Amino acid sequence: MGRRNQHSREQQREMTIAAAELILVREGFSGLSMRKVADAIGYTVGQLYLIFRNQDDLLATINERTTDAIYGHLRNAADAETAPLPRLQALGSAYIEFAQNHPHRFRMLFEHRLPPEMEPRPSSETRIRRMFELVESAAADVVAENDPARLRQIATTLWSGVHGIAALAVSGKFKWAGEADFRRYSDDLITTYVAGLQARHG
Amino acid sequence: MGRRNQHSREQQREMTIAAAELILVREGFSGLSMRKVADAIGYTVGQLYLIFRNQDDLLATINERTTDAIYGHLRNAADAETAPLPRLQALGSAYIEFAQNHPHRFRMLFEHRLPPEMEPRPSSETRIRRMFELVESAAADVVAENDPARLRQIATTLWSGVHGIAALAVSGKFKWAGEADFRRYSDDLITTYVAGLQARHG
DNA sequence: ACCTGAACACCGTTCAAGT
DNA sequence: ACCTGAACACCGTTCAAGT
Repeated sequence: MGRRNQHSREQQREMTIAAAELILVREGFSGLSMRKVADAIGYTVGQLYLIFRNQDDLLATINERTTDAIYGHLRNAADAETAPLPRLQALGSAYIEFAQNHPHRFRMLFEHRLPPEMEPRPSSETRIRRMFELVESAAADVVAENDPARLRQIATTLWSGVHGIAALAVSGKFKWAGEADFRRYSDDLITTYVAGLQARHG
Repeated sequence: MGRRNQHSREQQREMTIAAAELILVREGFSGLSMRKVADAIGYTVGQLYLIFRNQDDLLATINERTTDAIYGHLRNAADAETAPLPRLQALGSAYIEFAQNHPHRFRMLFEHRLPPEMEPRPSSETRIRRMFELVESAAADVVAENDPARLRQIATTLWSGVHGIAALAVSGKFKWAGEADFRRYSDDLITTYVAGLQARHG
C-alpha cells in the first residue's frame, strides 16, 4: 500500500479523532477499540501508536473535545439570557440537555479515568476549569456573596447537584422515576437552593 | 481434577461473587475479568457460565449487593438521628461516605449498563426503589408537603444533587477543588435547599 | 521516513470431550 | 452429572521487517 505521506501527521490526528468520535456515538464507550478506529481511517493499528501515545491518550483527547463542546453549549445558553437567575437556570438546562443529546460522549468524559502515571494532564484541567468558571461567574451574579471561598463552595454545590441530575438521566438507573423531565429537576434545584441562600442570608 | 460436587452450586455462586468483589475492590472495574475470577475460585472459565448466564449477569448481581450495602449504611445513619433535618443530612453524608470508602463498587454500580435484552431486572429495581424510599420518607419528615408527586420530585431533586457530589468525589475530575470535604457540600445542599422550600412555601 | 504485519498477552463465550 | 480444555473472535500494544 503506497499510502506514504498521503496525509500529514496532523491530518491523521484529526481523522483518528473524528473516526473515534463516530464509533463512540454509534457504539458507546465499550464499543470503541483501537482496531476499529484504525480500520475506519484506512491505516493499521500500529500506525495509531505513532499518532497517539496509547488508547488512553486518544480517549483523553476526545474528552477534551467533549469538554469544549459542553463549554460552547453552556456559553450559548448563558448568552441568550440576561437576567442572572434565568441565566443560571439556562446553564443548568443546557448541561442536562447536552448529556441527554450526547449520552455516550458525556458518559465517557466522566467514566474514563487516566492511569495515575498519565496525570496530571494540563490540557484537560484547563478546559474543565474554564467550564466551571462560567458557572461560578453566573452564580456570582445571582447570590451576592463577597467571600470568594464561600462563592466557590456555592457554585460547586450547585453544579454538583446539576451534574448529578445529568448523570442519573444518562445512567439508565432510576427509570422508575418515569420519563421525567430532568430539566425540571435542575430548575427546581437552582431556584430552591438560591431561595434558600437568600432566606439564610437576609 | 476430582473437584466434582466438592461445592454445591449455591456455594460456587457465593465463592464467585466474593472473589469477584475482591478483584473489583483491588483492581477496579476494568481489572475484573471472568478468567481472573475463575482462577481465584479454582475452577475453569467454562464453569462460570454454568453459575452465571454471562459476565453482565455476574456484574449485575454484584451491583445488587452494592445497592444493599448502601441501603444498610443509609439505614444505620438514619437510625442514629431522630430529628428530621439532621436525619436527612446524615443520609446525605452516609451516601458520600460510602462512595468514598468503596469507590470501585460505587462506580461500577452506576457505570455498568446491562444490554437492553437483559432488562428489566426486577431484583435490581426493587432494591433501588427501597433505597430511594428511605430517602423519600426522610425528606417527607422535613418538608411538610402533602402532594405525593411534588414530594417525590423534591426527594429526587435532592437525592440527585447528593448523588452528583458523590459522583464527582469519586470521578477524579475536579481535583482542582482541592481535597474538599464533600460531606460539607452535601450538608450545604440539603440545608439550603430545605430552607429554600420553606421560604417559598411559607 | 513511513507504515505494515505479525506477534504477544490478554479478553468473553461456547461446547465437544473427558471423568 | 459435572467440569475441563481448547477453540473462536475479539482486545491493546510493540516492533522487526518491508517499501
